[in-house]
Amino acid sequence: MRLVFMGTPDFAVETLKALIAAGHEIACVYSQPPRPAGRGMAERPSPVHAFAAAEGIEVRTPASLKSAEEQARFAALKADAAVVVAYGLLLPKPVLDAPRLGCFNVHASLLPRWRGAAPIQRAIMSGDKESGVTIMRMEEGLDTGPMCKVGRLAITPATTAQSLHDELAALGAQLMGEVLAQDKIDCTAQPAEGVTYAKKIDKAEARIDFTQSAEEVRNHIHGLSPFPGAWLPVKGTRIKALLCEVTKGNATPGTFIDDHLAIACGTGAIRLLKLQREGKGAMEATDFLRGFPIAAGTEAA
RNA sequence: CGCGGGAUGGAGCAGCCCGGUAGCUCGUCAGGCUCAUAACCUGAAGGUCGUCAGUUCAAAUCUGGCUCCCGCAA
Repeated sequence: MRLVFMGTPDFAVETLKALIAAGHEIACVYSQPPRPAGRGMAERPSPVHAFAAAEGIEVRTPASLKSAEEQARFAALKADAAVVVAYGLLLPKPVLDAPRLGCFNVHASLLPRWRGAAPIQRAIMSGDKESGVTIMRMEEGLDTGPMCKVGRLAITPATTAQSLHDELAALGAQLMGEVLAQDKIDCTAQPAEGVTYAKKIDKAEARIDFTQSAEEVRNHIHGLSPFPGAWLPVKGTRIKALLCEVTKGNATPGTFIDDHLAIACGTGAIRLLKLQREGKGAMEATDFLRGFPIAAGTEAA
C-alpha cells in the first residue's frame, strides 16, 4: 500500500521499520519539527525524522496541520492510508478523511484505559497488572476511535517503563502490520466504561514519596525508569532509582534500614537494585555502594 | 555559545587544589579455613591514569585543543 507515516519518538520508529520491511510504499513521513533540546540546546531532529531521512524518505515537519495549505499538501500524497504513532499533533478532519482507507493509530494501552500522552508510564505507576497496544481507526477525539486489533501484555513486579515500552513498540509494529494486511479492516467501538486519561509526566512528580506503601513506591520508580527517573536526595546529592524490589522492613519512611540500600516506606520497604548519581552512569547496587556507601540510619532527605 | 559533573588494572572510587615510588573497596587466579553468612586468612597476576600537544629536571596532578559518558534545565 501507499502510506503516509506520522510519528515522533523511538516508540514510533519500530512501526515505521515494520511497514518498510513489509514492502509498503512510504510516500512521506511527518514528524515534529526539530527543536532546541538536550545538552547544549542544539536542534535535534526527532528519532522518526532521523530514521526516515536516513532511509531517504521525504520528511515533513509542519508545526500544525490546521492550515488549508498543509491539508492540501497532505491530500496531494494520495495515500491509501496514514499510519500514526505518537505523532504529537491532533489531526483535523480534512486530514483524517484524506487517505482512501483512513488513518490508523497505534496506542500503547488497552483502550479506553489510558487515553492520551503517557499510557505506558501511567499503567505501571497505577499498579495495573496488564498493559497492551490498541490499533484503532482515528477519529477527531483524543484516542477515541474504534478498535481494529488489541494485543495484551502482563505487567510484573520487574516491569519498567523501558521494558514495557520496548515490548509494546514491537507488539504495536507487528499488529499494525497485521491490520494493514487484511482485505477488509473491521473495527469495533471502544467500551463506554473504563475511560481514563494518561496525563503527561511532570518532572515534579519524579521525587519519591516514601510515605506511600512499598508497592506504590516500586510502581512509581519503575513507571518512571529510566526517564525521567524517580529520585531521592541522599547526603546532599540527587540519586536516581532505576530498579528496585519490595522487601521487608518497618521504620520511619525514607530511612535506610540496612547497608544494602533497603529503605523504609509507609508500609514495608524497598531495596534499590539499580541506581544513578549525578554525573555518573547507571549502575548495579553493589557497584554503586563501592563508590558511594550509605549506612543504615541515613535519611533520604 | 543555557548551567554543571566525569573518563585512573575487569567493576566502583580516592589521589589532582599544593607536580616527585599507582592507593582503596571489590572481582579474578592460587592456596588455606568454615555447620553457616553479601564470612575469614595468605599469596599472586593485572594500569599507555580517555586522546593530542604545551610548560617542567620531573605531569594522573598545571595549560590549551579533541573524543566519549552523564546530571540539571528546556
